[in-house]
Amino acid sequence: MSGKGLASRADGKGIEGSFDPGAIEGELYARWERSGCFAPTGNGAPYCIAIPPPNVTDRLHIGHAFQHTLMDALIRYQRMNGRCTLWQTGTDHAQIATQMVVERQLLAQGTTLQDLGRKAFIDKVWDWKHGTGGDISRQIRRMGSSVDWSRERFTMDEGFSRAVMEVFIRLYEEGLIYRGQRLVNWDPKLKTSISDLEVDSREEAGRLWHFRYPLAPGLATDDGKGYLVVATTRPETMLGDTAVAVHPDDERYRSLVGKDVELPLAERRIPIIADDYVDPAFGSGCVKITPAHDFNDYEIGTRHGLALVNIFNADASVNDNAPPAYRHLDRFVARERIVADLDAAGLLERIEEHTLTVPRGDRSETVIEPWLTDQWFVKIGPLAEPAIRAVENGDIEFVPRQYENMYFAWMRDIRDWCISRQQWWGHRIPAWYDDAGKVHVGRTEAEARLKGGLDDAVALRQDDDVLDTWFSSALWTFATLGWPERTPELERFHPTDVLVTGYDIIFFWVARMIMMTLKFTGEVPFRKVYVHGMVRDAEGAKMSKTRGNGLDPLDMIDGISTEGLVAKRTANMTQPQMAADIAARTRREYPDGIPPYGTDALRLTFCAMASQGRDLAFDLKRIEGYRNFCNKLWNATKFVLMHVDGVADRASPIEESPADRWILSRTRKLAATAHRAIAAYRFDLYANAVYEFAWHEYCDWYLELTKPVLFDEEASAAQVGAARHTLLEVLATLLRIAHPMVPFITETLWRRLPKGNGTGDESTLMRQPFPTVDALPDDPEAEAAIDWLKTVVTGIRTIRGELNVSPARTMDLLLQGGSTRDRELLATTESLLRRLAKIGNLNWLATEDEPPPASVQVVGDLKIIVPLAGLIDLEAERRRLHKEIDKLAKDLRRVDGKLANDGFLAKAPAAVVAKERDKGEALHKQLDALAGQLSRLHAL
RNA sequence: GGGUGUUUAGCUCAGUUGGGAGAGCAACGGCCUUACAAGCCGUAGGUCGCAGGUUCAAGCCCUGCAACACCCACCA
Repeated sequence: MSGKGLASRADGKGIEGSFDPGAIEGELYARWERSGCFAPTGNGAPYCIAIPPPNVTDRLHIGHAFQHTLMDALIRYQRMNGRCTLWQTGTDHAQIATQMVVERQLLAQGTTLQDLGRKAFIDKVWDWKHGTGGDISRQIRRMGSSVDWSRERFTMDEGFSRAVMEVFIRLYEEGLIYRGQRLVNWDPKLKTSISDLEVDSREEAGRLWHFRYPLAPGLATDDGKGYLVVATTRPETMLGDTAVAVHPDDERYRSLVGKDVELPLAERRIPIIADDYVDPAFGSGCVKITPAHDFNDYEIGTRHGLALVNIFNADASVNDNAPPAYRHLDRFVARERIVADLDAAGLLERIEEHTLTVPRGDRSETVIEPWLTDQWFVKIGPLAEPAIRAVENGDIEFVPRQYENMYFAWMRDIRDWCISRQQWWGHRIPAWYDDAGKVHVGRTEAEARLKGGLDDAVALRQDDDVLDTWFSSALWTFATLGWPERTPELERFHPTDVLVTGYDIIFFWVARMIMMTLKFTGEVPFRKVYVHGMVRDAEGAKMSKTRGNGLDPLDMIDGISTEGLVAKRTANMTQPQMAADIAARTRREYPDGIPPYGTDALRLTFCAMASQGRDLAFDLKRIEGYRNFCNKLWNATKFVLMHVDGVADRASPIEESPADRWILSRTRKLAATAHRAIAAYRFDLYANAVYEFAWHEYCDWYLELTKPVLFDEEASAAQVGAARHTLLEVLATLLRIAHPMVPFITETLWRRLPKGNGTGDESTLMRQPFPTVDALPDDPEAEAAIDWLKTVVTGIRTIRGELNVSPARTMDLLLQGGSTRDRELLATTESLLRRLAKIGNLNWLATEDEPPPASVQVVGDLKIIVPLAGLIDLEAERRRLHKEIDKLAKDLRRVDGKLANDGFLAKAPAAVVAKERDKGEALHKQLDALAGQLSRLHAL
């Protein structure tokens, strides 16, 4: 190393105490934000990530914290690499979720949506949004996320709304948005349609009711019965039945096809039809058909021209199409009544327990009703095709790859997207109706009139519906950058580089972004999709309010008392009966609450756990280890600053030791690993490499290796200077490499270091260059020397450990055998060896000399001999040797087995064979040495 | 019913093109050694889910099976 890395300005302030995250984080973030260093700067190649916009209703949860850590690591890394970096942030208006939140608040205040009226309600929502609704943005700051706050967007801000309207109009004009009457998923609680994706199918225990439907007079089945048996899980829908279906090949019923049954209770006559859909083996082989309330039956109804009888109101109470006895009853009340009435009429054959999949709304959790309504749809086929191609041809890559299969499977079987919602909060559909019910679409009412040739005298009424929230989120990457305007930002940062997201919204969001972005910009929205797993609790269970197993990232950062945690977990429970259990478990699991670990420790934990493509079980125990790591960095820096004071003189000559050269070469390997890991989105490997290097190479070995020099009064100024320079240079390099994961502590420590060793903006580590591999020396010779030293020192320590010799006690050391190379290596490392292993006298024994009673370790050809006199317990040493010999003998048997195998010799590559031979020889030598030693001990 | 993933030390997970099974935490033993007890030194622990196959050689490739997890799907 030359002296060039280090500077003349050493502030030499030093640091005290230990790592205290609370004392550094808040102030530091504020300083970063004020200084504007989150905004894109410079002429580097652009690098852009669009944040998955959290809902305005969200509070920062562990999933956000995880995701934001990964994004921030990527952003900070690329910023340090000199890229012109934009992390585009913002929030989503979260149509249904937000309306529910504000509606609940109104209810608590004793008023309702209807009382307020549409306009006043929307004003209320905006008020809420400007108040507590934006908390999530403030919380994101606590994670250290370096987003560009000056460009924060909202999916209902003015510009974004313009983009949404523009997209709607253009799709409508192309015929890709249409309005029509269809059977849709209807949420009777929210009284709105929802898309297929918003329906969760869950297995639930239910029943299968078998009813008798009497045949029309004069008819009978083959076996003489006057009725057909139909089975249903939903008795109430029978009021809307318009047929009974059998399989066309079913001999039992062939003669009845085309005839009628009497629909009980409704007192209607409905036909018996034949359709392939029916499975003759299931139940009686007869199926009741309710086209207005079942998706399959709707299809069958269409095929057979059946009437649709809608029997439900919007809240799923029975309507006036049903017999008077059932009108206005809730669907589940009606069910009971109908079963009872059929039973009374002798038409209930039997009831079976039955597990069925029940469709529930993902927001309301209520049972979804297929219901016939007028809705707006996106004709999705033409949009899906190019989106499939973009992934097929590699324009977009998923990491890990397997998620592409999931994407393809869904996209190739995609169905039209119902985008209208019967709600108030959201983007209102830009369509107007005249008195005749004719629809006029335009960006504004005026445009709609103009296009429809309507003058002001014609009354128009705007469509009441709003758009699915995902319709606007689909435009996120380009609308946030200014589309439909061709802004410089759009030119520069689109397509974005990578989308970091969970697999749970691949269909909701990722797929739709790809479709919409290709359609409107002709570009992909992002080149890569990094799909991360979901954060679960330590046992692998989903974190949920109901389970009371959630962990708030802010509580891990700031700490929380046991009772604070209990209060949090049991507040506002939907199932209050769980509260006692949750409180008890929380007190058991967190008897001392959660200590404040700080943001860096949390971030490092997330990085280390970000394995590919699977969920992660978040165990709080992990974070403690990474907090300790931060403290380790703190203390290492404290040590360095104690010694670099006055290093500043660049002109002084320095003389690097093998240890100095070794750690620099190892630093080069670290940089290489970091670059490679980040490029592959292997945050776990990146975190592990930094941890391993900092703790086990830099601290455990290098710092210790500098002490013999720093504390040696006879060491030359050049030697001491080299150690100081290297300590500092490697620390500065390490801080830069670690910074994207642990920004707060690295920045804090870096500020204390003497400056002048970077090429970036000296005021912040954020703008220092990320170390390049080429700037660091590759020094295999030094690595070999220190590896040798480590092996010898470890051998001696093992002897100490096994024989319980105090580390404080100085021991003598004899060496025997060994190659010329061993003698060279000893010569270069002897002073280090003496110090690290606490060696007194050190002598070579001639090969033929008989060693004294001793404990022996063998390294290659070299015997490390620690004379036993007065040190040990012979029996313990014999046991140790036996164990060692057994282990080596086992290895040797395997090697010999290979070498005795002709197939191996003939077919394995020469290098592999040679390696085995060398291994065998080494094992033989070691075994001989240990066996000799053992026999000598027995002779004592 | 179709599909994907997982199965490696007590726990959480690495293991790159097939070539001597690894880390962290937990456990055990010893240390307040001049940055750090949130620390230091050392030790122990695994028939790599099961059964076959390919290969000189399998944690890794192929086939089958099992368990678990998730995604999709119209069995009343």
